[in-house]
Formats: sequence, C-alpha cells, structure tokens
Amino acid sequence: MAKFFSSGSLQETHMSHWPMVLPWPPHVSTSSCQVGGSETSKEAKALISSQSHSQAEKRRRERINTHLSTLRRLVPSATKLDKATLLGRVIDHVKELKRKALEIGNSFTVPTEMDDVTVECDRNGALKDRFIIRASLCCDDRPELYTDLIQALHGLKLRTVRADMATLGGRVKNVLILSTKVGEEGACLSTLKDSLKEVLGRIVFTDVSSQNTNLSKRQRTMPSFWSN
DNA sequence: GGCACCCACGATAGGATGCA
DNA sequence: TGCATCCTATCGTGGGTGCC
Repeated sequence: MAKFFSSGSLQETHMSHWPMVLPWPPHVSTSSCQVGGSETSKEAKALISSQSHSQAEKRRRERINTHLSTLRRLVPSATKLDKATLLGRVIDHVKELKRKALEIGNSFTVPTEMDDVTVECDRNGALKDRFIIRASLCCDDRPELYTDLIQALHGLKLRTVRADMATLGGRVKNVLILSTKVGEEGACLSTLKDSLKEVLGRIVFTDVSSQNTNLSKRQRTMPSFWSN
C-alpha cells in the first residue's frame, strides 16, 4: 500500500484511515531525502501531482454521487437503496415507463422516436364517389414543417377531411385523413408518399447539419436539464 | 509530454446481522 | 449484550487512454 496525506494539513475527516505503521513522510525514504537536491524537488512535484490526482478523483466521485442522488429522487421508493440496487431499480423504472409510453402510443396519436411516413387506403371509410386515404408523418418539430407540408400537398388532387396533430418532447406526429376521386387513388398514394418523404428528408437534412456529433472527451458537460 | 478523465484495487470505517 | 462477520461507501493511488 502506498498511501499518504493528500493535503498539507492532516485530513480531519479521514485521519483515522491512516495506518500507524507507515513511516512519515510517506514515500520518502531517509536515504533518498537530500535537502535542496533534485530528489527533493522530484518528490515535491510528485506530492503536488498526487494531491491534484486525489482531488480530481474526489470531484469525480462527487459527480457520480450527485447523479445517483438525482436518480434516487426520480425513482419512487428508492431513498434507502444502496447504489447497485438503485441502478437496478432505475432500469426497471425506465423499462416500465417505456412500456407505458408504448401502450399510450398505440391508443392515441403520439409521436415516436423514429421518423416515419405512412400512407394507406382506408377502405372502410370510402364514400360513394370518393376514396379515403390516411397519411401520417412523424418527425422532429420545426417551424417550417407546416409550410413544407402544405406545399407537399399542394397540387395533389386531395381534399383534407381531417388533420390531427400531436407533439411531445420536440417531436410531432401529423395524421391526415384525405379524400380523392375513386379511380385516382392509385397515382395519389405513391405521389403523396413521395411528397411526404421529401418533407421528412428536408427536415432530417437540416437537423443533421445543425448537430455536433463529434464531442471530444473534454467537452463532457452536464446537460441543462440535469441541473433542474 | 502534459493534462484530464476513467477504472480497478486495497485499505478503512461504520452500519447491519447473526449468534453464543 | 458483546462479539464476529458481512456489506457498503469512501478514500487515495497506480495505471491506462485520448486529446491538445
């Protein structure tokens, strides 16, 4: 074991950890201790380096514990769990939340994490001379999205019967119920899908160009939502 | 090469638990 | 009740790695 004090004064909180059998000063043998020599300078540098190392490690542990405390507050009935059990509980909690989100998503119009375009015929909803088409677009919410969407639909011989929109966490899902004349639905379906995909592609392109995915190791910063 | 960070390790303290 | 044992948290340290 090579343990020595990491600060100039005795550590009041950790003093009892110091083994009584070790020599003082630690890591400095009597044979190598030369007053005013380079050995002393080297050892002083080593001591400073070690102090900085132990302080950095302390800060790192504090960061970990801060995040664990945050998790403890976010998960129900986790106030008195040890760290390993807490992490297990967090995993279970996240799985449960995901399952509930999926349930809700199946019941209501809720945007998902995946970009998606669907276009399908609603044969049950067909009127006497008009054909019903159900189209949906799920993507990141952007101010220009609706302009793009209107432009995409413009020119297609479609009539909007209904439009639903749901947003969640910066994501948006638009569900459009459209109608077209019977006999024109075939051409409409493929054109509509292509137009919506083009809108999606435009969004994906602008999104990727604005992201910085190359964060270096030193750029690790606490996201703002963690500090809330 | 220096720095910052991460990970693993051994030492230690202190609480929880079981047992005589 | 006192003691032994186990478990968990914390600490300092050595060493590896990536970045500048």
